Amino acid sequence: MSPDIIERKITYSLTTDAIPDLPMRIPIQDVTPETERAVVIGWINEVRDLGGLAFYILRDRTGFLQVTIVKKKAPELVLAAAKEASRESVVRVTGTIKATEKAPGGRELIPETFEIISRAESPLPLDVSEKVPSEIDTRLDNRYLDARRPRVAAIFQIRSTVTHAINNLLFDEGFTNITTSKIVATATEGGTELFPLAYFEKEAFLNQSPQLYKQMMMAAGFEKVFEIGPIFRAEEHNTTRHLNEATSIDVEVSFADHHDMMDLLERVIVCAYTSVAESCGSELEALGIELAIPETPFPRIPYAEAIDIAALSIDEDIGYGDDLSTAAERAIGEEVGVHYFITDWPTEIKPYYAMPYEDKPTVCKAFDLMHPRMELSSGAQRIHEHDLLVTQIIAKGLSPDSFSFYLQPFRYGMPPHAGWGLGMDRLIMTMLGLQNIREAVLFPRDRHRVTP
RNA sequence: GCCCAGGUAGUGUAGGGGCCUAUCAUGCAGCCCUGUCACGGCUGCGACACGGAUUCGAAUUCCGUCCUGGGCGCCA
Repeated sequence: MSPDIIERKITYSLTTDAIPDLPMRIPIQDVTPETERAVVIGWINEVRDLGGLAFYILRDRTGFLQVTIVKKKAPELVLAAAKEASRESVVRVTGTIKATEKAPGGRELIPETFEIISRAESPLPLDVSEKVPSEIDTRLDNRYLDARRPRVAAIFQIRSTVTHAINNLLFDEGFTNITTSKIVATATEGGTELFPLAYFEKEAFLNQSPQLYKQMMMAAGFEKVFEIGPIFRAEEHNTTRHLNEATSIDVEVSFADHHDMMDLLERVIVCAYTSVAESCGSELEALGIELAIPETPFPRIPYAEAIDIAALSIDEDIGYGDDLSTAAERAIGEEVGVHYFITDWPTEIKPYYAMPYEDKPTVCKAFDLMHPRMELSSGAQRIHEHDLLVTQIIAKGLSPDSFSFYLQPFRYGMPPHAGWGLGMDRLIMTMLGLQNIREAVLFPRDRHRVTP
């Protein structure tokens, strides 16, 4: 390479007239000891300057590469640029690859050009190289830096893989993907608090669940639908497993019952784990996780038995008809030790749309999917008969009037159907053993955080 | 919402009435260093959340405010 070209490479920036000259960039993982020459663009992860010899560790999303500068031999412009380059600056380095046992990955880059594309200010808001840890709050305030860490990036790569795999599975099984509105008028589905919002002259809310819309699509004859999207809950909870904005994987299927839906849920969970085990080897390694794929079928424990299991190991009184406390959930989880279902819930503690057993209406065809650490999903066969649904809404102390848009489809040919909602964030959290659900979400929304 | 813990350089921390002109690490700046991989060595830079009170004296005790983490509750 002529000195003239070296000079241009060092001085030009990424303007349009420079791009035609941009040599082909190589992802770092593709740089092997056999590579002869390489153009690499990445962030400076760290610098080790030994005096006559300096090592610049470059990082891109595919890995790390050591750039070795022998100061007596390196071009002056390389030395000048390298000296100016702060940690976490984006740089482009061109040079020859030398195979050497002494460098990480068995190869190093001897630079001929070294240019700073975007210089990082100093000090950094957090230490990307993780020599010094950062608290979750600092990390979330600076998520773009936090996510440069391979361990953090791995979580979101895995999450993306899970999304892809579940989409594929559901499409393969003949599902139709739907997108429903997150802005709704119904204030009282009962239960959770909703976020109110100003919708012109009307009152509106952020939707807590696509439940009612999924069911309406059963009336529309779509038979098998799914949606992966945000849900919003205005609860003031302050825990490591709750968010005010979560991602829900929702499905609804016509002519299916709760058993069919538990079977589907098992397939989805196994598919998620399998896809990660098969295609996220390096990410799992970065996280130090050996992923065990859950075995099916998952135990299906009737509610009445579940509270007995809980009562064995905790002090508090659990009466039939009580919801499971955190301690009870944990006690059952420890006893069972694997994913499991709690089935046959008391009708009174499940939503109005859960179908009661014909021969025993105090119990309904609802189920929860539990990971030993926490609830992941709940579902049910739904009521498809209009009058029974109205009865149940009234029994829950709700007003059928505010559900008219939802109830009307039940009068014009509603097929029997069942479905569930699965918490994506908790799925990732439990799969990877994360201690805080915020680790599984890029920009979490909790009781206090609305930015970034 | 209730309860507990906490807020000290950019980051993570030590210190809980005078030993504080505040510890250590990392970072940053300078100098030395040709095989580092948490490189090493020397020098320097940089902080007690805010307001009030108690006290001869407050980072330290008390009150209030703001902020944060966690547990529980809540989560059709």
